[in-house]
Amino acid sequence: MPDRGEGGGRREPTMRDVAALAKVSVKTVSRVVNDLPGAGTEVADRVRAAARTLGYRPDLTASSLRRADRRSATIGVLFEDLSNPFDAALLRAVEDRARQGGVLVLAGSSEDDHTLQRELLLSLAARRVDGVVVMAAGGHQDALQAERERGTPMVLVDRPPTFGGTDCVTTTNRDSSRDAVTRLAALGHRDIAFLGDRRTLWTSQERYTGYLEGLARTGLTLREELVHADLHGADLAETATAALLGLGRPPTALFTAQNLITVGAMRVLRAHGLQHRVALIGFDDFPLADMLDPGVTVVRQDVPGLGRKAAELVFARIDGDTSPPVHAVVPAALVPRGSGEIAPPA
Amino acid sequence: MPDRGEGGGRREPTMRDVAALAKVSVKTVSRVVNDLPGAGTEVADRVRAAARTLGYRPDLTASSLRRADRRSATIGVLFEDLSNPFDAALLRAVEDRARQGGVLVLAGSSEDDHTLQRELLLSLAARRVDGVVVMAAGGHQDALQAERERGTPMVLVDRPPTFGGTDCVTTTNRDSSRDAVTRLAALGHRDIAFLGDRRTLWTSQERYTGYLEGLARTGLTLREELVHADLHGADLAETATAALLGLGRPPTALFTAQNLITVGAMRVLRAHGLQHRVALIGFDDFPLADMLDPGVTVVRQDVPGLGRKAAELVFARIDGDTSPPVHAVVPAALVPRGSGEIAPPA
DNA sequence: CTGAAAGCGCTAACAA
DNA sequence: TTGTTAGCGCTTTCAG
Repeated sequence: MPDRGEGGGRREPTMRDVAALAKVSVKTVSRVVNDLPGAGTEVADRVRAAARTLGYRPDLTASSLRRADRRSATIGVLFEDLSNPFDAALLRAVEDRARQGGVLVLAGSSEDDHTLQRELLLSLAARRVDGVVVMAAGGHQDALQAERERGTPMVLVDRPPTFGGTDCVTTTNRDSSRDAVTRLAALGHRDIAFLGDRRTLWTSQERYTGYLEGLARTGLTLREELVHADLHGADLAETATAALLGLGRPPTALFTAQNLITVGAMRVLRAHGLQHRVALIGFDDFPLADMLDPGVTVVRQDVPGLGRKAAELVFARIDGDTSPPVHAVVPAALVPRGSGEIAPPA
Repeated sequence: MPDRGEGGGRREPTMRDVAALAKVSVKTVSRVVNDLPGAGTEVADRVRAAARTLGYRPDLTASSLRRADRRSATIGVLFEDLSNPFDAALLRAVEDRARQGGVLVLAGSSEDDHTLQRELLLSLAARRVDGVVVMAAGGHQDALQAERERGTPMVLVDRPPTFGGTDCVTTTNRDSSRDAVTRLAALGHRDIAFLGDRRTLWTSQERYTGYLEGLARTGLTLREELVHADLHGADLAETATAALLGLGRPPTALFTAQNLITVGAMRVLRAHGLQHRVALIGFDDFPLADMLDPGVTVVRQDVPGLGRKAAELVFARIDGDTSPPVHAVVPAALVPRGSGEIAPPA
């Protein structure tokens, strides 16, 4: 690499350069490049040749600036943490759908933090994305609402909006939780603990409500000391599980309402040698859940389904769909693997 | 949402609108918005007020089009599969570093496919990204080389370029593999199998070479029938493992050179009830590897470290660093958890 | 300290 | 079928 190393002076060739070389007007080049009608077969070839020799590549940002629709062919995706398997799978599903339309994805992690989410949203807006798919941070959604009210096509995923006029896609949090608890009760469990994530998260609330419904349906009484909420991260989940096991009348079954919590609880059960004696059902599947001993029974969300649906909705809105906002619900399914099928001690 | 639903007619306010309202020139608005010197305190306040009342937001694409540096404050990331935990963690690390500079990330999955990788690269180029971080698809790298030679700042991660003049960041594939095999040999294993990913991948080749070095160092002879390559996906890994176990003289230890392969092999060992009798060391850590029985001994890459380094390099190049290209190597570490510490049968 | 004119690369709207 | 003029929203250059 002698001389022309680090991209020093070279300038990207423009339509003008191509036009000059092909001895036509810029507009003609534009026509050929976008294969629009009015393309003289002869001239078109000349233009294409010129473009090739110069290494011309269209500038989408410039074209989008001038075009009538002003589309950037780019959408924004704002999830909590792109390194979380759930978020990653969701991103992938959205990306796949986007690619079909030649759309690229600007991705960011909001860390479940308002301020950060707002800043990222502004960053996306500054780049004039055509729409956004968002996992709303817990608490208020002022920034999301403001953005939406400016007209930005928006789909919330995993958690619904607290404001109107916006599409969203969620799973059957409440019903699946209720079914899980009902299932444990049917095995004879009467002391079923609940371990949940931050209360500010809608999904946590729903899953807790489902837990209560499950108890109510099966005639069980709520024991407050069996409920632990605000367990963000595996560490807190472990502490809570240990506390539960230390009770005078410990639970014989656990319902863990998020995948990191499930893992934390499982870890503690194993440490106490109780993994085959205390039943466990978790919300959210996770890799290798089937390889543990016992296999971990979980409520599995249809993550690709969620992502696909969210993408479809946002692209429909971008394409001008003005039908009333929808709340799509993608069903989750219980996957029995052993841990949820443990009966209580006689 | 009565009337102003779907963002129907409203136009984003521009600098001109702000200028008109504040009764100043567009240039003055530009100065205030970018807080450049020459901002009259009085006038600045008027401008800011006008901007707020109109809900003005700068258009980065327009500004970047005109500005001298032509930066889009956006980089591209092209990995194999964004839903793979390794890729996801890498993306997150790059994203974190990018955010510090107000840079956003356009992310895509290349599926380890040349054509797709080339198309995505062109898509990124059309949006005039400032640089790219790429996990090169196996085989030739023509598209990457072409892009690089146009001057696009580029860093390859996980796999090095087959062409010159380009930075890259990889891990200690060969050395760590050699150490893993050496470790198994030290326990007394003489029949150590190798299960590897696609041969076209540089990492596969390196890890295989490390395996050979390990054998050579410890005076073991290579048994060809213990080597299985081109195992892409867990299914192929399972078939290969089953085949190995069916040999007249089966291996007493396995070295699995990629995380999906490790999981597949582990699955088959369990199915045969051999997980405590056949030793196993895998390359790449994976979630819950410590919770399996036995815990899975792995070579763990420093994924955040790889991502951080890659991001640092690409931003340095974007900022004009013209020092010679570097190949940064981030060390991996062996994490003993049990499966790699199983001795051969007496 | 402020502004007018020009133009980034491209496309819309109209001619020729 | 082709070209000309204007201008997307912003920054540059240069003049007040």
